[in-house]
Amino acid sequence: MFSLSEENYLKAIFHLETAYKSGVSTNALAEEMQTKASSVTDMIKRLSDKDLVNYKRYQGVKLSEAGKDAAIEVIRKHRLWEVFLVEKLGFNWDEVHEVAEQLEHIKSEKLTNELDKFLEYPQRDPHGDPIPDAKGNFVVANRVLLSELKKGEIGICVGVKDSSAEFLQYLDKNNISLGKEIEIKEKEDFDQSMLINMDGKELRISNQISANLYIKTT
Amino acid sequence: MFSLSEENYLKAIFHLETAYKSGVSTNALAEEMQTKASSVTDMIKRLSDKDLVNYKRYQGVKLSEAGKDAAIEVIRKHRLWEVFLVEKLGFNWDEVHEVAEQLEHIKSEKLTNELDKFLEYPQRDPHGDPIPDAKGNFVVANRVLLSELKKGEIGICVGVKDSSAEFLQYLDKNNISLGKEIEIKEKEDFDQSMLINMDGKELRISNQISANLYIKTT
DNA sequence: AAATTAATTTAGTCTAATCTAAAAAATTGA
DNA sequence: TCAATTTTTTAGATTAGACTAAATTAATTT
Repeated sequence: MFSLSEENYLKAIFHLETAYKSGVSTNALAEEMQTKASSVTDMIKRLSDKDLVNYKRYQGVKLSEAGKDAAIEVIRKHRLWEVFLVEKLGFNWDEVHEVAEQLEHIKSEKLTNELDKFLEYPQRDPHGDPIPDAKGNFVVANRVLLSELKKGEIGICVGVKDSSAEFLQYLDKNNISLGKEIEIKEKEDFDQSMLINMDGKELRISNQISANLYIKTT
Repeated sequence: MFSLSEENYLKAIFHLETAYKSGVSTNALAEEMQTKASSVTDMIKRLSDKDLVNYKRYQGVKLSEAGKDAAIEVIRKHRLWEVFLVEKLGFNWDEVHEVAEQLEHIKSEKLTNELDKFLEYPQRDPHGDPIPDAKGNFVVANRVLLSELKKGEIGICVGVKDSSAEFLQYLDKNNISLGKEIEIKEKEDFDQSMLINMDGKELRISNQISANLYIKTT
């Protein structure tokens, strides 16, 4: 069994590995964990002793198979609890993160699997991220950032990259939610801002917004 | 906010206070917490510094008002989660304790209150213990131990004193559950064992059993 | 290739929570 | 009452996880 802190490091490494394929640097991990590089070095040693990561001094870390399994299990729990909070308890999608950060560490295989069943085996969490199944398998997202699309293209909003309360509240305020169809009417060369059409209405959004919205092109 | 360990001590003191009205001794607390008396002394000092308990050397501890509020909040969460596990996820009453011990420490007032609403404000947990409401109020149990009853008396099973898996499994095996009517047909002077009638069938139970079953006399 | 800068690790300290062993206070009983 | 016993507290050590400051290694520039 792993400590709360170990689980959080494993999760962070898992998330960073998609961006840093060749290994996650100490500094990147310190930034992600909101801590100091020296603390990261300490923890990496602990994780390495437990064979959860592969580590050579000055080389960055990668998850071992055991480490990846553990990280995916935590992520599975996090996302299932988010679904529970929204679907069953009426939380808004901007309120679930902190609570799910706590619930993801509850240790009970039966609880996780019964919760999964109770929620009818959801495929995605409220932010559009895929939920691993009991074996750790999950669908790989077939999606692009809205900022990648060109004028004239059309797609459906399927997820958010930034799931901070601030960003989600901006989306709520502008009636942008998962499932909405978006058409790019114009795209500004200078600052990448876009004029989009959604629900028959036009809306201008900055690159900071479009670079955090995942789209599935139709 | 309190640490996991502090919350567990507060809960233990709360439970022991019903038995030790004049103050909970260091040894009793050490026994309940499965730890050493010296560890208890350390923690009592910490809790005392935070004004959660009243403590004088060699005198035992009592919860302050703040300490009592904190303990009741933890107990409220524990019991609500037990109801959730049984009612919504199909756990048996002998499987919920360890998981609820973890869930009771999740910090989110909104979560607790929405869970309470989702469960339709249950009054009692699966073991028959009362659930405090959001203000910390709960019904005081109007019940006696089955072992207190005399030959010829009749009552309804409303709770268990021991909620260990072993005891609950014994009850399951003998079809004893909350709500069942029990009549005392005979009571042995020598060992306090009883012959009871339940569901029209007779069953002989030892004092160890009857001293852990709460009954409401009709 | 040497010098500078940036990234990473080491060394040593700190805190919460625990432990063992020993000391001190309180209680009991002859 | 005072010696023996029990209970409680103190003293000192340990562990996980974090920190600061200093040292070391790697990377980048000139």
